[in-house]
Amino acid sequence: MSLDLTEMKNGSHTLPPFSSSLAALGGSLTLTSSPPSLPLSPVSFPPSPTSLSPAAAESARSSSPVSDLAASQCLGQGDTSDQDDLTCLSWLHQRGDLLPLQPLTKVTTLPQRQPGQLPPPVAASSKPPYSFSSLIFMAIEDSPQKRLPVKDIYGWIVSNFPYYRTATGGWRNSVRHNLSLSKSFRRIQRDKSQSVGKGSLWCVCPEYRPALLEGLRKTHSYHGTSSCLINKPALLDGTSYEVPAVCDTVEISDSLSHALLLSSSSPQMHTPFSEDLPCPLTPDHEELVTMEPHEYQLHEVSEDTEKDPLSDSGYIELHYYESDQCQYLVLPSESELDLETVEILQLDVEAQEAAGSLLDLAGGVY
DNA sequence: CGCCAAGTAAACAGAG
DNA sequence: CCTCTGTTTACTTGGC
Repeated sequence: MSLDLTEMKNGSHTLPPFSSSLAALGGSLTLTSSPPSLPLSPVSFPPSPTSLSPAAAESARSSSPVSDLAASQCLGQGDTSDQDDLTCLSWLHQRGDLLPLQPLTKVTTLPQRQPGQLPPPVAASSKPPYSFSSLIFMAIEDSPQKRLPVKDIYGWIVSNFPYYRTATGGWRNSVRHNLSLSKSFRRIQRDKSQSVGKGSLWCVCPEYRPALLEGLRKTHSYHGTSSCLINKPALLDGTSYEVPAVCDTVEISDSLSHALLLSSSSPQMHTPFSEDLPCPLTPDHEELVTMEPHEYQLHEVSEDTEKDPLSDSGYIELHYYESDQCQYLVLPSESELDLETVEILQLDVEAQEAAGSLLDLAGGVY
């Protein structure tokens, strides 16, 4: 069975398939074979390689979708000397293509676009939902030494949140203001012997780290749940979208018959399997759509999309597809997941990722 | 309506 | 002297 993804701007565009398995047993969710590097965010388009920090860009170039390093670091395997902290955020490096977690662009009225006009840049230029405290926290946690000068905090934010690339300089004032005012951050004198540049280093106060993590998680959850999956007003107006003629093909396994359209950056974009949908799809919204197997040409399943072996043992297999246009989360047909469950699955994964995948171990944070 | 957190702007001083 | 850094104050906004 194949899945045609539409409106790829060029035929060589590839949609890297990712697979994530979630253990949905006993009411709790635990990441299993999938490292936190898996881009399961419903709200982010990966920044372009040029927008990544050098470390993140290198990571994006070199790391496979399943990074053993990231998995071992954040899932408590292998060397844990530097990763045994409950708030391991080192995956930020490994998953440089995931952060920043941009907010969903919530569009209730669709912008008009002239034929041939490129879709406007969305998400990337929208303001991140994170507070400055969260941004600073992420920046510091993403540093090897867990301490950064303010200049590098600026740099991290700019590298990971394109919004701030073009924003006026006031946000830097806000960052400094936040560093000074917030009890969550502590100033450390640089080692004079090897001091380069001015200013101090800033680190996270350990006692405030749980609060920062919680703030991060709340922000993430809020912006996930706020995007209703169904019954959006925009869906009720009968709007439908043409099927673009230019398609790329994504091959998926026969067991997958549902796809969650996580987001779309193009106003004209819609899922390629929308023709027989009970309701029209709306770009920039999350939708659960049903794929009709008979609608699609059969293709040999590629190696990349092989079914996760764990899926035969009670795990829920999720496949993730993304392009610069849209993101899909493809669900197994036998999973009997409803929209709410899907959303919970996503949020749970995201929350765990945002908290270093280890909140479960922190003692009933959930 | 008040409180609080967060964001923004601005002024100022000190260091490099 | 300039820029950057750090602190402080004041004001606005939005959520609860």
